[in-house]
Order: sequence, then structure tokens, then C-alpha cells
Amino acid sequence: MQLYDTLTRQNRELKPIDGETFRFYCCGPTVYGPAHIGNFRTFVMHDVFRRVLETGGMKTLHVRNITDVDDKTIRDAQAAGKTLKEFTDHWLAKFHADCTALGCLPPHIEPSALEHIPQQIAMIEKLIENGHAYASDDGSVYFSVSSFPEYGKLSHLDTRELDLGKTQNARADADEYEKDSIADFVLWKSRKPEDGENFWSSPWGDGRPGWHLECSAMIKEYLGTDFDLHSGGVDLVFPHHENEIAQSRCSCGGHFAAHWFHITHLMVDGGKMSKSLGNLYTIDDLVAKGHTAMEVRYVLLSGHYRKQLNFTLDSLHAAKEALQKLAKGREVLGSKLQTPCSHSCADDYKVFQPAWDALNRDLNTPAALGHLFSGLKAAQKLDDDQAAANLAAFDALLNALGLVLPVEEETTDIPADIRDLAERRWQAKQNKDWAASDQLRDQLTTLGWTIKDTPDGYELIQ
RNA sequence: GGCGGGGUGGCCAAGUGGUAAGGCAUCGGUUUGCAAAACCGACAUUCGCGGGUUCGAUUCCCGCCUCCGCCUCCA
Repeated sequence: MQLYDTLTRQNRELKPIDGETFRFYCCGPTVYGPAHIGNFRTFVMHDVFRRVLETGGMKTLHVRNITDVDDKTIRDAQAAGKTLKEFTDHWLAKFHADCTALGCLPPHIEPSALEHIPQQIAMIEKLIENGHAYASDDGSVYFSVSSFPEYGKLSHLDTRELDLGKTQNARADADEYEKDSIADFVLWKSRKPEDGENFWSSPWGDGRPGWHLECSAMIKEYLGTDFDLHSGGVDLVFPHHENEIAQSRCSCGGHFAAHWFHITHLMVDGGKMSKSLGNLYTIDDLVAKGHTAMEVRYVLLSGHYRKQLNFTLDSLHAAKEALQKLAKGREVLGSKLQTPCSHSCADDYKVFQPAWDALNRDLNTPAALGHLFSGLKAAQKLDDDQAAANLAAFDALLNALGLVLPVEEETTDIPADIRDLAERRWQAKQNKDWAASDQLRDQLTTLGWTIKDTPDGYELIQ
């Protein structure tokens, strides 16, 4: 598969370093509240990425961290009167539930920062030993950016620009007076009163690790010094990933990630999401509005990951209709089969080959979706004996996209009064009492139920 | 100021040096007592604007307008 690489700015063929397993790391969530659909664009794209690799027959090792010790988690845990672990465990469970609803595969390894404090301290010690970090008087430790000439290579920024950026975005932070250079970043933060009990002892005194360090330490632990790919939201390119590169290479050597994969931010109603604009949606928000998580997933796949995707509530309706159309198309294809089709992995994608090709060309999910519809149309003209192979290909692609199609709902839990109205309407219709029949139908519509007449009866849909 | 990504039919969104995928919506037809649902069909001479290169550009080059993102802890 070909994928765009942020560092070299070109599409590159992905091949595992060890020739066997593609090992990659994704920056995971900070668990201090429910994740929003913007966060999930990143995680869903990671998921599709992995599924495409696996569908193509590659073994994968997917590592995704949990950020459970940083400014926000500590601040909010303190405010809630809970221990950091209690507080973050709650939001981690919520995150997992949302991921499951969205059809995302759980990573093979999901390490938490809180559980890797010793590894982070060890890494800082190594950095100081190697002359890349220094402790300040207050017990904080900083990385010396000037000690690493390649700093800025990933984000294509040079030091002068970094300093300029700083002067234009000056923020009040006492820590900065302790730094040798304005561009240096913190590895260890000395203990502050507002941290409460959330501190650990270290050679530099009580404190806690800086945010960037956790990923470097956990990558070292689970993937070593050289691994296949690192990914995250585009905002992490600078400074987070830039800092990771600096920390990791200066402490352990090696080349760190061979490929960088970044997902562009989701926009809402044409602009940035923000709480104040009231357009920051969580999965629960959208489910409460009557949409499904799978519809959200479809919307997130409907734009290319390197382009800003404009999310609107209306797009969820389009997603719902599109998913139903795919489900119907699949049903038609399946009805041509003499025997049930097994879900064997297709290596020839038949009429859906263009969709598979699109996924393998820089993960072009919108093009793949388009070809899925076109393929379905082409499949209608196929002979019945070709249906099995085409259906297998279609299913393999759905699986690669992580899409689960809606199934016709069983009309089991219809309230008695609704059932009664529908029955009376059916009788009136049989008696050709159109006025009464239509009046009852309107009544059902008002109550939120739709009647779907069939040749020999009717169905009720909520 | 620096770095980067866009502007394609009513909306969303692919794409290509050779004449514009797909989804939603809309409109027709079949069906229906009328609807709904379903099925069939129609739907951009045109890709922000102005130049240039070319047999040919939406696609390459130049200029302009415009929208958006990032620039130290935000996926």
C-alpha cells in the first residue's frame, strides 16, 4: 500500500522493517472527558489503515497509548475530588465504548502513561547523561533543542521560526524563565501545589513527566528504536512529534519512525470545532439526535484524510441513506447465490477492484466508497455464478473500511396502541374507507411511526 | 510574518494532460385508492478569476481573489 509520508512529503510503499509484521504507534486520547468526533476521525482513519494492511495479508502490531497524566487530567481529577486513576479509568471506559460503537479494532497494546513513569524517568536520565537535557534550579528538566540539529525537520521549521512563533504567541508561564532557550521543552515538571498528590519522586525531586515524554518512553518499551510508522492528528506534528523524535533519538539512538502518517482536522459547519460555538459533538450527542455511530463512521470516511472534512448534521442523513443503499445492493448480490457465501478473503476484487486500488493509493476512502456503489451497479448484470466471488470481494472491502451495514429491523417491540392503530388502519383500507385509513395513517406518522405497505400486508417502522 | 491545505452541479465529495466517480437532495416514470417504501431513469459543455504552455488543461506554469488549518503541550 502507498501512503503519504509527512517527513518526505511523498507517497511511499509501506513495507515492514522486519519483513513480517508492520509495527506502528498511534497517539491515543487524553482521557479527561468524552472524545469528540474530531478525535474519532483520527482513530477511525487509524483503524481503516490497519484493516487495509491486514486485508492485504500483512501482520500488524498496533500500539496506542493512553494519556492519563498531564495538565488536564490532573486539573480535572483534582476538581472532581478523585484520584488520577479513578478519574481517568472512567473516561477510558467511555472511550473504549465509543470505539466499539464506531467499529474500531482495539489496539494490540494500549499502554498508559501513568503505568510507565519509571521508564520516563530513565529516559530523562539518559538524555542528561548524553548532554541533551539539563535540570533547572526548581527541579524541572528541559530538553536542549540546540543539541539536536535535526530538530524541526518533520514540521519543516527552523529555529528562527520557532523563536518567532514564540514571540507572537507569548504565554505567561513561569517555567520559561528556567529555560536556556525559548524553544526548549519540558521533560520533567517540578511539583506544584495544585498537582495535589499527583507527583512522583525522581533524581531531580518530586514532580511529574512532561507530556511529550510518555510516547517516547512507551515506544522504546514496545517497539524499540526503529519501527514502521507513527501517526496522530495533524496538530501533533509540531511540537509533539518533533519532540518525540528529539527525545527518542537522543536517548536511544536508532531512526525512530520510518514513516509519518497524519490525519487532518475535522471541521464543523465550515470552521473549527469549539465548545463555544456549540458544534463540538460527541458520539453520545449524535446518538441522542437519532443517528448511529456507524453513520458517523461513514461520514468520517467520506472525505480524504489529508483534506479538511466538513462535518454537518445533514451529512449524517446522507450517510444513513448511503449505508442502506449499500445494504440493499449487497442483498441483491447475495440473492443470486445458490449456496451461502463464505467470508473468505478475496485476492481478486472483481468488479470492486477499483475500490481496493483506491484504498491502497494513500487510503482514498471516499473514492473507495464511490467505487463500491459503482461496483454494485455493475454486479447487477453479472451471471449468477459470478455472484459468490463478487460478494466475497464486497464483504472484504466492507471489512477493510470497518463498515457494518444496517439490517432490516425486526418489528418486535411495537407498543400495543401503535399496533392497534395500524391494524384499524389496515382494516379501513381493506374496506376501502380511504378517509378513515388516511386519518389513522396520519395519526401514526405524528406518533413517529411509518407504515410501509407490502403486497400482502404492512410493516411498521419507527 | 512563517509553514501547509483548499475553492468541482442545491449540499457533501473523488478525479485526470484527452474531454467531469460516487452519495444526499431534486425532478420524471413504474407501482399505489392517494401516499410512503421499492425499482427504473434524468440531472456540471463545466471544475474561484485572468493570463501562459500544449493539437488539447479542470488537471502543468505565472499572477490575482478567496476560504481554512497550524505556529509549544489541541486528534
